[in-house]
Amino acid sequence: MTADRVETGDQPGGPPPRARGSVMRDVARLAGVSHQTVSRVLNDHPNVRPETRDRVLAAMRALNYRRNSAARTLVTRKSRTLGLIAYETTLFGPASTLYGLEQAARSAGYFVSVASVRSLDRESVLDAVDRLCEQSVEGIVAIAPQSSVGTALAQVPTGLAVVGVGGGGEHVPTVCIDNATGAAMATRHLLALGHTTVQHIAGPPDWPEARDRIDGWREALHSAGAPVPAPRPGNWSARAGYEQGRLLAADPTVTAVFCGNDQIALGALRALHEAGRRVPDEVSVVGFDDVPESGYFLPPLTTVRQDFAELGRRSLDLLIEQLESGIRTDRRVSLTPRFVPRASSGAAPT
Amino acid sequence: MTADRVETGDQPGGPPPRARGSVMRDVARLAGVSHQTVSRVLNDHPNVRPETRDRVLAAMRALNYRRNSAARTLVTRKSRTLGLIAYETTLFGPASTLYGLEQAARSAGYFVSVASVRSLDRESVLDAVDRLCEQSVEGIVAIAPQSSVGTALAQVPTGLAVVGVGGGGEHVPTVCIDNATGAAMATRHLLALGHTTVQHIAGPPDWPEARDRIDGWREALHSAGAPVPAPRPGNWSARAGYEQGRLLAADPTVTAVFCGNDQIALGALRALHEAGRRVPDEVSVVGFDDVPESGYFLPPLTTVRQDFAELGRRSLDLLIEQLESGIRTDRRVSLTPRFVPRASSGAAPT
DNA sequence: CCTGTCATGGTTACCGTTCACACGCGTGGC
DNA sequence: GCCACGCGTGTGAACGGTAACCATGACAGG
Repeated sequence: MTADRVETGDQPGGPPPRARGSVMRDVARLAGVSHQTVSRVLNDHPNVRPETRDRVLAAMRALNYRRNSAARTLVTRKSRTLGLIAYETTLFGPASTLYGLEQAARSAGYFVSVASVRSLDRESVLDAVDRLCEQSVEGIVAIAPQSSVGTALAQVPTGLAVVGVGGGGEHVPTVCIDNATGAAMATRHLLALGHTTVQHIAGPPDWPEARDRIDGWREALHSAGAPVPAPRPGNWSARAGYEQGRLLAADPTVTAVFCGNDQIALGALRALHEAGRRVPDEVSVVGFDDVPESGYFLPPLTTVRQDFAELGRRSLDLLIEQLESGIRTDRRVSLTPRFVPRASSGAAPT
Repeated sequence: MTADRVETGDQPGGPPPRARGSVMRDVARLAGVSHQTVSRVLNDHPNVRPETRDRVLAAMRALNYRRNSAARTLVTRKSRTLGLIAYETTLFGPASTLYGLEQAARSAGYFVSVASVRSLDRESVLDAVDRLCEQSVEGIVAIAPQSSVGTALAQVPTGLAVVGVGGGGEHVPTVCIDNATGAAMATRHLLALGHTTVQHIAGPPDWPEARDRIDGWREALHSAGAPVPAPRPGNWSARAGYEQGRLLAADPTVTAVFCGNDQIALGALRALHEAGRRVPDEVSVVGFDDVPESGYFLPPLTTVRQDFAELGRRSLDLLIEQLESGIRTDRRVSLTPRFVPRASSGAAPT
């Protein structure tokens, strides 16, 4: 009955949309085999005669069969779906990571289901985890690298693989950029240009990334014997960079500023410009991230590049590693960022 | 057997992670009812005595039961999952739309599964559709507003709701920003400032958004009786803005530039700056999008704001409307953008 | 007292896969 | 000639829900 719904018309006017609702039995009937054989073909089992396989494949094509993943999930208890907890995905970094992850997941044969959270309190995160669990995801990647998330994630049902992206969790496998090293690169670059010290406008204090960058900056200053000013508190926005930048611009001893990210740097750049302090002649500015626009700031921004897409790919690797081994590691993968010199940093004024 | 896996320990050291694997039967057994009654409670059916309902709820809590959505999907043939075809999600616009959509979907009780595509050729889009179909999504939202996508989407299986976001498709319900109006706003603003005409650095020609903005710009010039120069071809990047900006900067008659988006404007700003043409004194620049950083460009960018999150929400509305009515509309929802004047535009030089 | 209706809850079939197992058949070793 | 074995294939039972249908008891109306 259902089988004759074939009619994948080659008639003009465009083929009709593929028919919903052909199932294994239909394919089996058309190919003259049992549903089990169809299943075998589908799952690349050995012990199917090539000729039979071809017949089945032809039938599948004719009926435009696609397998019902719900049924499959039900019996195998594997959904081939990954959950993604996303925070602030409108930012370039998280958005890119999401992209990298999805691409990687796709080629590994996984689907990705997202749950964005509006805030990172325990409540929201646990709620997101719940939603994902209900879809019986096999693993969860959290692009939400706040410390609080780490602890929330540790609570996730056993048998569920978890990976954090970014500075995050204590007891959760994590993949992150080596923020401290990146920050140190930027700082050393500025010191090498003759600046006696480097100011830092930091990201939000509850982001481990921000803290690690502070650490790297501080350490670089310290080991060069340079004075260590207090880091300026901020968040990831241009506005924060602007506000802190105004304060820094008013201080004539300031000649070098390392910013927690490129947006902050943009704000700082504007503040310096408004205060009449030329960049890089009077003040050098370095950012972090290397967003696509930073090469077009005024002046083009010296920064530290993170490979966000790679971050996504690696987090998938880590997840799959757990899925396959069945054990929850607490490995930490760290990616080294790359320093990108441009025009916003220069020799210290004499 | 399974029921005594309760032990959702209140013991110190943190409760053990919720137990996987309690199913309806377990709950039913514990509550002393049949699994059907549990189902009724779960689905808010009437005709369950309050006392029974409470017993069931208590049992569910005790066992930390969560229903298996695969089983549910299998029998109801409704997955409560939406598919999202995403393109260039690292850009601010698409990323924000994704966010808006996900939030809306969540509160409407839907899950969101994403399929990002690397390119928008028919092949890739159809492949993404396939992947989503396999997950038996109930509807698809395509944040991938190229013309080609529209036609590909029209091919989607019947019985599957589809919505395009952005300029896109012919025969597909669409929600978009009124790009022509936005472009006209920007253009009229510049004309009102006394500029004799307005140049336009456009987005990629295969994006309907870009075309609509060209149309709006052209129409505004035309109806004001201003000369209509050829639009400069570009893409959405700062680089394109920079390259076209250099050409424009070399032409002393150019006093006003309307850019296809804020990134382009950023590039143009830099090109003008390098050429020594002051903004806004000598040349006015207007962007489109109002990305969070544009208020911190040098100078702060006059632009046109799109409410991307609203775009996401509306596309969900449209999808749900189709899902509930069961008919595929080809309604087109158009959102009016908002003009945001800042410092990059000013009176024409005399 | 019989019947109809309503509230409540149980029975059972079914959704579309996969898995465990059985089956028939050719082949090779003894 | 018998048995074991591998190959290719079919059969039936899960998986965990929901929906349609049935059973029971209480209660009202005739």
